[in-house]
Amino acid sequence: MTESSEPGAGPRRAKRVDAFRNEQKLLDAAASVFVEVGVDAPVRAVAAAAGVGVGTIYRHFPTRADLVVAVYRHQVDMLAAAGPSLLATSGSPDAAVRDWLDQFVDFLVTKHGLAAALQDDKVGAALHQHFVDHLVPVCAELLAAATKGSGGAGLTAYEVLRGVGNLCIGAGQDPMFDTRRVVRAYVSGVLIGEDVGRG
Amino acid sequence: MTESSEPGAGPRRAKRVDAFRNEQKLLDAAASVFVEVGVDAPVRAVAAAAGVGVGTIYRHFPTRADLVVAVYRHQVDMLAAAGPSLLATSGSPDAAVRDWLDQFVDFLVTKHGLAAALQDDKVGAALHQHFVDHLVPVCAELLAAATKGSGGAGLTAYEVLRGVGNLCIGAGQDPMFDTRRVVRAYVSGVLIGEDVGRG
DNA sequence: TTGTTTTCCGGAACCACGTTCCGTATATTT
DNA sequence: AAATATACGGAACGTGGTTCCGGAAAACAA
Repeated sequence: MTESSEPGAGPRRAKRVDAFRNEQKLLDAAASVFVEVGVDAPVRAVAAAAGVGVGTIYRHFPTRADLVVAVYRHQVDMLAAAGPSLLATSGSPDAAVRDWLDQFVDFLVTKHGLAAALQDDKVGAALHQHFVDHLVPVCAELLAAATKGSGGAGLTAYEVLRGVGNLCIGAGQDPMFDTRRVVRAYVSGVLIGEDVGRG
Repeated sequence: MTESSEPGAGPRRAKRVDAFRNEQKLLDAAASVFVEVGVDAPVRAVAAAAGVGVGTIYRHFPTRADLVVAVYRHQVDMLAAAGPSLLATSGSPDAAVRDWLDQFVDFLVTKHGLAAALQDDKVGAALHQHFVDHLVPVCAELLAAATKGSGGAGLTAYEVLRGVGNLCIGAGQDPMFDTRRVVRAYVSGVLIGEDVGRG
Protein backbone atom coordinates (compact mmCIF):
# COMPACT_ATOMS: atom_id res chain seq x y z
CA MET A 1 0.00 0.00 0.00
CA THR A 2 2.97 2.29 -0.13
CA GLU A 3 2.46 3.48 -3.72
CA SER A 4 -1.19 2.83 -4.44
CA SER A 5 -2.58 6.30 -4.39
CA GLU A 6 -5.54 5.12 -6.51
CA PRO A 7 -7.62 2.26 -5.21
CA GLY A 8 -7.89 -0.91 -7.23
CA ALA A 9 -7.90 0.09 -10.86
CA GLY A 10 -4.39 1.37 -11.56
CA PRO A 11 -1.82 -0.91 -13.22
CA ARG A 12 1.22 -1.42 -11.07
CA ARG A 13 3.64 -0.81 -13.90
CA ALA A 14 3.50 1.53 -16.88
CA LYS A 15 2.80 0.13 -20.33
CA ARG A 16 5.91 -1.03 -22.12
CA VAL A 17 7.22 1.28 -24.82
CA ASP A 18 7.21 -1.41 -27.48
CA ALA A 19 3.55 -1.93 -26.70
CA PHE A 20 2.89 1.73 -27.32
CA ARG A 21 4.78 1.62 -30.59
CA ASN A 22 2.94 -1.45 -31.75
CA GLU A 23 -0.42 0.03 -30.95
CA GLN A 24 0.44 3.04 -33.06
CA LYS A 25 1.82 0.91 -35.88
CA LEU A 26 -1.38 -1.08 -35.76
CA LEU A 27 -3.57 1.98 -35.97
CA ASP A 28 -1.59 3.38 -38.88
CA ALA A 29 -1.49 0.08 -40.72
CA ALA A 30 -5.19 -0.52 -40.15
CA ALA A 31 -6.05 2.94 -41.42
CA SER A 32 -4.16 2.45 -44.65
CA VAL A 33 -5.34 -1.12 -45.17
CA PHE A 34 -8.91 0.00 -44.60
CA VAL A 35 -8.69 2.64 -47.29
CA GLU A 36 -7.11 0.17 -49.69
CA VAL A 37 -9.27 -2.90 -49.26
CA GLY A 38 -12.10 -1.68 -47.06
CA VAL A 39 -12.96 -1.98 -43.40
CA ASP A 40 -13.72 -5.63 -43.90
CA ALA A 41 -10.06 -6.36 -44.51
CA PRO A 42 -8.87 -9.54 -42.82
CA VAL A 43 -7.24 -9.12 -39.45
CA ARG A 44 -4.23 -10.98 -40.76
CA ALA A 45 -3.81 -8.39 -43.49
CA VAL A 46 -3.63 -5.61 -40.92
CA ALA A 47 -1.20 -7.60 -38.84
CA ALA A 48 1.02 -8.20 -41.85
CA ALA A 49 0.89 -4.53 -42.86
CA ALA A 50 1.93 -3.55 -39.36
CA GLY A 51 4.64 -6.18 -39.26
CA VAL A 52 3.23 -7.86 -36.16
CA GLY A 53 1.53 -11.13 -35.36
CA VAL A 54 -2.20 -11.50 -35.02
CA GLY A 55 -1.85 -12.08 -31.33
CA THR A 56 -0.55 -8.56 -30.96
CA ILE A 57 -3.66 -7.14 -32.53
CA TYR A 58 -5.87 -8.96 -30.09
CA ARG A 59 -3.79 -7.85 -27.16
CA HIS A 60 -4.45 -4.21 -28.01
CA PHE A 61 -7.93 -4.53 -29.48
CA PRO A 62 -10.01 -7.31 -27.95
CA THR A 63 -11.95 -7.71 -31.16
CA ARG A 64 -11.76 -6.58 -34.74
CA ALA A 65 -14.56 -4.14 -34.09
CA ASP A 66 -12.54 -2.36 -31.44
CA LEU A 67 -9.77 -1.82 -33.92
CA VAL A 68 -12.18 -0.28 -36.40
CA VAL A 69 -13.63 1.95 -33.72
CA ALA A 70 -10.18 3.05 -32.68
CA VAL A 71 -9.22 3.90 -36.25
CA TYR A 72 -12.22 6.14 -36.81
CA ARG A 73 -12.67 7.54 -33.32
CA HIS A 74 -10.99 10.82 -34.15
CA GLN A 75 -13.08 11.48 -37.20
CA VAL A 76 -16.29 10.71 -35.38
CA ASP A 77 -15.35 13.12 -32.67
CA MET A 78 -14.55 15.83 -35.19
CA LEU A 79 -17.89 15.28 -36.85
CA ALA A 80 -19.60 15.60 -33.52
CA ALA A 81 -17.75 18.81 -32.84
CA ALA A 82 -18.67 20.23 -36.23
CA GLY A 83 -22.39 20.19 -35.43
CA PRO A 84 -22.73 23.19 -33.13
CA SER A 85 -20.45 25.37 -35.21
CA LEU A 86 -22.43 24.61 -38.36
CA LEU A 87 -25.51 25.87 -36.60
CA ALA A 88 -23.78 29.20 -36.35
CA THR A 89 -22.11 29.40 -39.76
CA SER A 90 -24.82 27.93 -41.96
CA GLY A 91 -27.56 30.22 -43.16
CA SER A 92 -30.44 28.40 -41.54
CA PRO A 93 -30.99 25.44 -39.21
CA ASP A 94 -32.22 23.48 -42.22
CA ALA A 95 -28.99 24.20 -44.03
CA ALA A 96 -27.02 23.25 -40.95
CA VAL A 97 -28.70 19.85 -40.83
CA ARG A 98 -28.07 19.29 -44.51
CA ASP A 99 -24.47 20.39 -44.29
CA TRP A 100 -23.77 18.26 -41.27
CA LEU A 101 -25.36 15.19 -42.78
CA ASP A 102 -23.38 15.86 -45.94
CA GLN A 103 -20.24 15.62 -43.87
CA PHE A 104 -21.51 12.43 -42.35
CA VAL A 105 -22.11 11.01 -45.81
CA ASP A 106 -18.67 12.08 -46.96
CA PHE A 107 -17.17 10.37 -43.98
CA LEU A 108 -19.00 7.10 -44.60
CA VAL A 109 -18.59 7.12 -48.35
CA THR A 110 -14.85 7.55 -48.26
CA LYS A 111 -14.43 4.48 -46.07
CA HIS A 112 -15.19 1.43 -48.12
CA GLY A 113 -17.65 -0.75 -46.33
CA LEU A 114 -17.83 1.28 -43.14
CA ALA A 115 -21.55 1.83 -43.45
CA ALA A 116 -22.05 -1.85 -44.09
CA ALA A 117 -19.86 -2.75 -41.16
CA LEU A 118 -22.09 -0.65 -38.95
CA GLN A 119 -24.88 -3.13 -39.55
CA ASP A 120 -22.95 -6.33 -39.09
CA ASP A 121 -24.08 -7.78 -35.79
CA LYS A 122 -20.57 -8.83 -34.95
CA VAL A 123 -18.44 -5.93 -36.07
CA GLY A 124 -21.22 -3.40 -35.83
CA ALA A 125 -22.11 -3.63 -32.17
CA ALA A 126 -19.15 -1.66 -30.87
CA LEU A 127 -19.02 0.68 -33.85
CA HIS A 128 -22.71 1.33 -33.71
CA GLN A 129 -22.55 2.10 -30.03
CA HIS A 130 -19.76 4.59 -30.48
CA PHE A 131 -21.46 6.32 -33.37
CA VAL A 132 -24.72 6.52 -31.50
CA ASP A 133 -23.21 7.86 -28.30
CA HIS A 134 -21.29 10.61 -30.01
CA LEU A 135 -23.38 11.59 -32.98
CA VAL A 136 -27.01 11.23 -31.98
CA PRO A 137 -26.98 14.08 -29.45
CA VAL A 138 -25.47 16.42 -32.02
CA CYS A 139 -27.97 15.36 -34.62
CA ALA A 140 -30.79 15.84 -32.16
CA GLU A 141 -29.70 19.37 -31.46
CA LEU A 142 -29.51 20.25 -35.13
CA LEU A 143 -32.87 18.67 -35.83
CA ALA A 144 -34.51 20.45 -32.95
CA ALA A 145 -33.38 23.76 -34.37
CA ALA A 146 -34.46 22.87 -37.90
CA THR A 147 -37.88 21.48 -37.12
CA LYS A 148 -38.86 24.02 -34.50
CA GLY A 149 -41.34 25.61 -36.82
CA SER A 150 -42.63 22.93 -39.17
CA GLY A 151 -42.34 19.91 -36.96
CA GLY A 152 -40.66 17.76 -39.56
CA ALA A 153 -41.58 14.17 -40.26
CA GLY A 154 -41.41 13.24 -36.60
CA LEU A 155 -38.38 10.99 -36.82
CA THR A 156 -35.99 10.68 -33.93
CA ALA A 157 -32.43 11.84 -34.35
CA TYR A 158 -31.38 8.23 -34.16
CA GLU A 159 -33.68 7.29 -36.99
CA VAL A 160 -32.45 10.15 -39.12
CA LEU A 161 -28.84 9.30 -38.54
CA ARG A 162 -29.24 5.60 -38.99
CA GLY A 163 -31.31 6.19 -42.08
CA VAL A 164 -28.50 8.17 -43.63
CA GLY A 165 -26.04 5.52 -42.54
CA ASN A 166 -28.11 2.82 -44.15
CA LEU A 167 -28.42 4.79 -47.36
CA CYS A 168 -24.66 4.98 -47.56
CA ILE A 169 -24.23 1.24 -47.58
CA GLY A 170 -22.56 0.10 -50.75
CA ALA A 171 -21.82 3.65 -51.81
CA GLY A 172 -19.16 3.96 -54.42
CA GLN A 173 -19.49 0.36 -55.52
CA ASP A 174 -22.41 1.18 -57.73
CA PRO A 175 -22.29 3.97 -60.31
CA MET A 176 -26.05 3.80 -60.70
CA PHE A 177 -26.61 4.78 -57.08
CA ASP A 178 -25.85 8.42 -56.38
CA THR A 179 -25.61 8.40 -52.61
CA ARG A 180 -25.51 12.18 -52.26
CA ARG A 181 -28.68 12.63 -54.26
CA VAL A 182 -30.53 9.85 -52.47
CA VAL A 183 -29.60 11.18 -49.06
CA ARG A 184 -30.67 14.64 -50.10
CA ALA A 185 -34.11 13.31 -50.94
CA TYR A 186 -34.30 11.51 -47.62
CA VAL A 187 -33.32 14.58 -45.68
CA SER A 188 -35.94 16.57 -47.52
CA GLY A 189 -38.52 14.05 -46.45
CA VAL A 190 -37.25 14.26 -42.91
CA LEU A 191 -37.37 18.03 -42.68
CA ILE A 192 -40.67 18.49 -44.44
CA GLY A 193 -43.93 18.19 -42.53
CA GLU A 194 -45.53 14.78 -42.60
CA ASP A 195 -48.63 15.77 -44.52
CA VAL A 196 -46.90 15.87 -47.87
CA GLY A 197 -48.32 14.07 -50.83
CA ARG A 198 -51.43 12.95 -49.05
CA GLY A 199 -53.75 13.11 -52.06
CA MET B 1 -31.16 -37.04 -83.94
CA THR B 2 -34.14 -39.35 -83.80
CA GLU B 3 -35.71 -37.78 -80.71
CA SER B 4 -34.23 -34.34 -80.52
CA SER B 5 -37.20 -32.17 -81.35
CA GLU B 6 -35.40 -29.19 -79.76
CA PRO B 7 -32.01 -28.20 -81.07
CA GLY B 8 -28.99 -28.18 -78.91
CA ALA B 9 -30.04 -27.11 -75.47
CA GLY B 10 -32.25 -29.98 -74.28
CA PRO B 11 -30.87 -32.54 -71.83
CA ARG B 12 -30.74 -36.02 -73.28
CA ARG B 13 -32.53 -37.53 -70.35
CA ALA B 14 -35.18 -36.19 -68.00
CA LYS B 15 -34.18 -35.16 -64.50
CA ARG B 16 -34.30 -37.98 -62.02
CA VAL B 17 -37.33 -38.05 -59.78
CA ASP B 18 -35.30 -38.11 -56.57
CA ALA B 19 -33.53 -35.01 -57.79
CA PHE B 20 -36.85 -33.26 -58.14
CA ARG B 21 -37.89 -34.35 -54.69
CA ASN B 22 -34.66 -33.16 -53.16
CA GLU B 23 -34.86 -29.79 -54.82
CA GLN B 24 -38.32 -29.31 -53.38
CA LYS B 25 -37.26 -30.53 -49.94
CA LEU B 26 -34.37 -28.07 -50.11
CA LEU B 27 -36.57 -25.13 -51.01
CA ASP B 28 -39.02 -25.95 -48.22
CA ALA B 29 -36.30 -26.50 -45.68
CA ALA B 30 -34.49 -23.33 -46.70
CA ALA B 31 -37.67 -21.29 -46.44
CA SER B 32 -38.37 -22.44 -42.92
CA VAL B 33 -34.77 -22.19 -41.78
CA PHE B 34 -34.59 -18.67 -43.20
CA VAL B 35 -37.61 -17.54 -41.20
CA GLU B 36 -36.22 -19.12 -38.06
CA VAL B 37 -32.60 -18.02 -38.11
CA GLY B 38 -32.49 -15.56 -40.98
CA VAL B 39 -31.28 -15.70 -44.55
CA ASP B 40 -27.72 -15.86 -43.34
CA ALA B 41 -28.29 -19.33 -41.97
CA PRO B 42 -25.38 -21.69 -42.63
CA VAL B 43 -25.68 -23.89 -45.68
CA ARG B 44 -25.10 -26.90 -43.48
CA ALA B 45 -28.14 -25.98 -41.41
CA VAL B 46 -30.33 -25.97 -44.48
CA ALA B 47 -28.86 -29.28 -45.60
CA ALA B 48 -29.54 -30.81 -42.22
CA ALA B 49 -33.09 -29.48 -42.13
CA ALA B 50 -33.71 -30.98 -45.54
CA GLY B 51 -32.09 -34.25 -44.58
CA VAL B 52 -29.54 -34.10 -47.38
CA GLY B 53 -25.82 -33.59 -47.66
CA VAL B 54 -24.25 -30.28 -48.51
CA GLY B 55 -23.17 -31.61 -51.86
CA THR B 56 -26.80 -31.95 -52.82
CA ILE B 57 -27.43 -28.29 -52.18
CA TYR B 58 -24.60 -27.28 -54.44
CA ARG B 59 -25.78 -29.59 -57.17
CA HIS B 60 -29.12 -27.80 -57.31
CA PHE B 61 -27.99 -24.30 -56.40
CA PRO B 62 -24.47 -23.45 -57.56
CA THR B 63 -24.06 -21.01 -54.72
CA ARG B 64 -25.81 -20.07 -51.52
CA ALA B 65 -27.11 -16.95 -53.20
CA ASP B 66 -28.93 -18.97 -55.82
CA LEU B 67 -30.73 -20.85 -53.10
CA VAL B 68 -31.86 -17.60 -51.52
CA VAL B 69 -33.00 -16.27 -54.86
CA ALA B 70 -34.93 -19.45 -55.53
CA VAL B 71 -36.66 -19.28 -52.17
CA TYR B 72 -37.91 -15.74 -52.70
CA ARG B 73 -38.45 -15.78 -56.43
CA HIS B 74 -42.19 -16.27 -56.15
CA GLN B 75 -42.69 -13.40 -53.77
CA VAL B 76 -40.62 -11.06 -55.88
CA ASP B 77 -42.69 -11.95 -58.90
CA MET B 78 -45.91 -11.33 -57.00
CA LEU B 79 -44.63 -7.97 -55.88
CA ALA B 80 -43.79 -7.09 -59.44
CA ALA B 81 -47.24 -8.12 -60.54
CA ALA B 82 -48.88 -6.04 -57.82
CA GLY B 83 -47.53 -2.79 -59.25
CA PRO B 84 -49.79 -2.21 -62.22
CA SER B 85 -52.92 -3.23 -60.35
CA LEU B 86 -52.14 -0.82 -57.53
CA LEU B 87 -52.02 1.95 -60.07
CA ALA B 88 -55.66 1.18 -60.80
CA THR B 89 -56.97 0.53 -57.29
CA SER B 90 -55.12 3.18 -55.33
CA GLY B 91 -56.59 6.64 -55.22
CA SER B 92 -53.68 8.42 -56.85
CA PRO B 93 -50.33 7.58 -58.45
CA ASP B 94 -48.67 8.92 -55.33
CA ALA B 95 -50.68 6.55 -53.20
CA ALA B 96 -49.87 3.70 -55.55
CA VAL B 97 -46.16 4.32 -55.13
CA ARG B 98 -46.48 4.48 -51.38
CA ASP B 99 -48.62 1.35 -51.21
CA TRP B 100 -46.32 -0.60 -53.44
CA LEU B 101 -43.22 0.42 -51.54
CA ASP B 102 -45.05 -0.48 -48.34
CA GLN B 103 -45.45 -3.98 -49.69
CA PHE B 104 -41.80 -4.02 -50.57
CA VAL B 105 -40.90 -3.01 -47.05
CA ASP B 106 -43.19 -5.65 -45.59
CA PHE B 107 -41.55 -8.24 -47.76
CA LEU B 108 -38.04 -7.27 -46.70
CA VAL B 109 -38.85 -6.73 -43.06
CA THR B 110 -40.43 -10.12 -42.58
CA LYS B 111 -37.33 -11.88 -43.85
CA HIS B 112 -34.62 -11.51 -41.29
CA GLY B 113 -31.49 -10.28 -42.88
CA LEU B 114 -32.74 -10.30 -46.45
CA ALA B 115 -32.14 -6.61 -46.94
CA ALA B 116 -28.66 -7.00 -45.54
CA ALA B 117 -28.01 -9.99 -47.73
CA LEU B 118 -28.86 -7.86 -50.73
CA GLN B 119 -25.77 -5.77 -50.04
CA ASP B 120 -23.32 -8.55 -49.37
CA ASP B 121 -21.03 -8.69 -52.35
CA LYS B 122 -21.01 -12.45 -52.31
CA VAL B 123 -24.59 -13.37 -51.56
CA GLY B 124 -26.00 -10.15 -52.89
CA ALA B 125 -24.86 -10.26 -56.49
CA ALA B 126 -27.39 -12.81 -57.68
CA LEU B 127 -30.13 -11.58 -55.38
CA HIS B 128 -29.55 -8.00 -56.32
CA GLN B 129 -29.66 -8.84 -60.00
CA HIS B 130 -32.94 -10.65 -59.70
CA PHE B 131 -34.52 -7.91 -57.65
CA VAL B 132 -33.35 -5.28 -60.06
CA ASP B 133 -34.50 -7.09 -63.16
CA HIS B 134 -37.99 -7.72 -61.87
CA LEU B 135 -38.75 -4.79 -59.64
CA VAL B 136 -37.08 -1.76 -61.16
CA PRO B 137 -39.29 -1.63 -64.26
CA VAL B 138 -42.41 -1.77 -62.12
CA CYS B 139 -41.09 0.91 -59.83
CA ALA B 140 -40.21 3.06 -62.80
CA GLU B 141 -43.72 2.84 -64.13
CA LEU B 142 -45.26 3.80 -60.81
CA LEU B 143 -42.84 6.67 -60.36
CA ALA B 144 -43.46 7.96 -63.83
CA ALA B 145 -47.16 8.17 -63.08
CA ALA B 146 -46.61 9.79 -59.69
CA THR B 147 -44.09 12.40 -60.71
CA LYS B 148 -45.68 13.38 -63.98
CA GLY B 149 -46.79 16.70 -62.57
CA SER B 150 -44.29 17.75 -59.94
CA GLY B 151 -41.18 16.08 -61.25
CA GLY B 152 -40.18 14.57 -57.95
CA ALA B 153 -36.67 14.63 -56.60
CA GLY B 154 -35.21 13.32 -59.81
CA LEU B 155 -34.11 9.96 -58.52
CA THR B 156 -34.06 6.95 -60.77
CA ALA B 157 -36.36 4.05 -60.03
CA TYR B 158 -33.31 2.04 -59.13
CA GLU B 159 -32.20 4.62 -56.62
CA VAL B 160 -35.62 4.78 -55.07
CA LEU B 161 -35.87 1.03 -54.77
CA ARG B 162 -32.39 0.53 -53.52
CA GLY B 163 -32.83 3.36 -51.07
CA VAL B 164 -35.85 1.65 -49.58
CA GLY B 165 -33.97 -1.64 -49.54
CA ASN B 166 -31.08 -0.04 -47.70
CA LEU B 167 -33.38 1.58 -45.18
CA CYS B 168 -34.80 -1.84 -44.37
CA ILE B 169 -31.47 -3.24 -43.34
CA GLY B 170 -31.52 -4.34 -39.76
CA ALA B 171 -35.25 -3.81 -39.49
CA GLY B 172 -36.86 -5.57 -36.60
CA GLN B 173 -33.59 -5.98 -34.74
CA ASP B 174 -33.80 -2.49 -33.34
CA PRO B 175 -36.89 -1.21 -31.54
CA MET B 176 -35.61 2.35 -31.80
CA PHE B 177 -35.69 2.25 -35.59
CA ASP B 178 -39.20 2.35 -37.02
CA THR B 179 -38.59 1.21 -40.56
CA ARG B 180 -42.05 2.06 -41.79
CA ARG B 181 -41.82 5.60 -40.57
CA VAL B 182 -38.34 6.14 -41.92
CA VAL B 183 -39.26 4.80 -45.33
CA ARG B 184 -42.32 7.01 -45.36
CA ALA B 185 -40.14 10.05 -44.85
CA TYR B 186 -37.82 8.93 -47.61
CA VAL B 187 -40.64 8.38 -50.04
CA SER B 188 -41.98 11.80 -49.24
CA GLY B 189 -38.64 13.25 -50.10
CA VAL B 190 -38.60 11.28 -53.30
CA LEU B 191 -42.02 12.38 -54.46
CA ILE B 192 -41.67 16.00 -53.50
CA GLY B 193 -40.03 18.48 -55.83
CA GLU B 194 -36.36 19.03 -55.26
CA ASP B 195 -36.58 22.67 -54.28
CA VAL B 196 -37.85 21.98 -50.79
CA GLY B 197 -36.16 23.50 -47.80
CA ARG B 198 -33.80 25.54 -49.86
CA GLY B 199 -33.92 28.60 -47.59
C1' DT C 1 -34.97 -59.47 -65.27
C1' DT C 2 -30.24 -58.35 -65.63
C1' DG C 3 -26.71 -55.36 -67.28
C1' DT C 4 -25.18 -50.84 -68.60
C1' DT C 5 -25.09 -46.05 -68.46
C1' DT C 6 -26.06 -41.71 -66.65
C1' DT C 7 -27.17 -38.96 -62.94
C1' DC C 8 -27.21 -37.94 -58.20
C1' DC C 9 -26.00 -38.23 -53.30
C1' DG C 10 -23.30 -37.80 -48.97
C1' DG C 11 -19.97 -35.94 -46.43
C1' DA C 12 -14.98 -35.61 -45.99
C1' DA C 13 -11.74 -32.15 -47.34
C1' DC C 14 -10.17 -27.47 -48.48
C1' DC C 15 -9.74 -22.56 -47.93
C1' DA C 16 -10.57 -18.11 -45.58
C1' DC C 17 -11.59 -15.73 -41.52
C1' DG C 18 -12.02 -14.35 -36.43
C1' DT C 19 -10.28 -15.64 -32.25
C1' DT C 20 -7.60 -18.12 -28.51
C1' DC C 21 -3.53 -20.06 -26.44
C1' DC C 22 0.95 -20.58 -24.92
C1' DG C 23 6.01 -20.94 -25.25
C1' DT C 24 9.31 -17.51 -26.01
C1' DA C 25 11.29 -12.84 -26.05
C1' DT C 26 11.89 -8.37 -24.13
C1' DA C 27 11.25 -4.32 -21.22
C1' DT C 28 11.39 -2.85 -16.53
C1' DT C 29 12.69 -3.20 -11.87
C1' DT C 30 15.81 -4.55 -8.09
C1' DA D 1 22.91 -9.38 -13.64
C1' DA D 2 18.88 -11.58 -11.93
C1' DA D 3 14.11 -11.51 -11.33
C1' DT D 4 9.63 -10.41 -12.79
C1' DA D 5 5.96 -8.61 -15.17
C1' DT D 6 4.53 -7.76 -19.74
C1' DA D 7 4.22 -8.34 -24.63
C1' DC D 8 5.05 -10.93 -28.90
C1' DG D 9 4.44 -14.34 -32.75
C1' DG D 10 2.16 -17.62 -34.89
C1' DA D 11 0.30 -22.29 -34.55
C1' DA D 12 -4.17 -24.06 -33.59
C1' DC D 13 -9.29 -24.02 -33.10
C1' DG D 14 -14.23 -23.20 -34.56
C1' DT D 15 -17.23 -21.78 -38.16
C1' DG D 16 -18.74 -20.87 -42.75
C1' DG D 17 -18.76 -21.43 -48.02
C1' DT D 18 -17.41 -24.43 -51.59
C1' DT D 19 -15.28 -28.48 -54.06
C1' DC D 20 -14.41 -33.30 -54.89
C1' DC D 21 -15.06 -37.98 -55.58
C1' DG D 22 -16.37 -42.82 -54.47
C1' DG D 23 -20.38 -45.11 -54.08
C1' DA D 24 -25.65 -45.47 -54.59
C1' DA D 25 -29.54 -45.24 -57.31
C1' DA D 26 -32.47 -44.17 -61.17
C1' DA D 27 -33.20 -44.60 -66.10
C1' DC D 28 -32.62 -47.15 -70.13
C1' DA D 29 -31.45 -51.36 -73.14
C1' DA D 30 -31.43 -56.22 -73.80
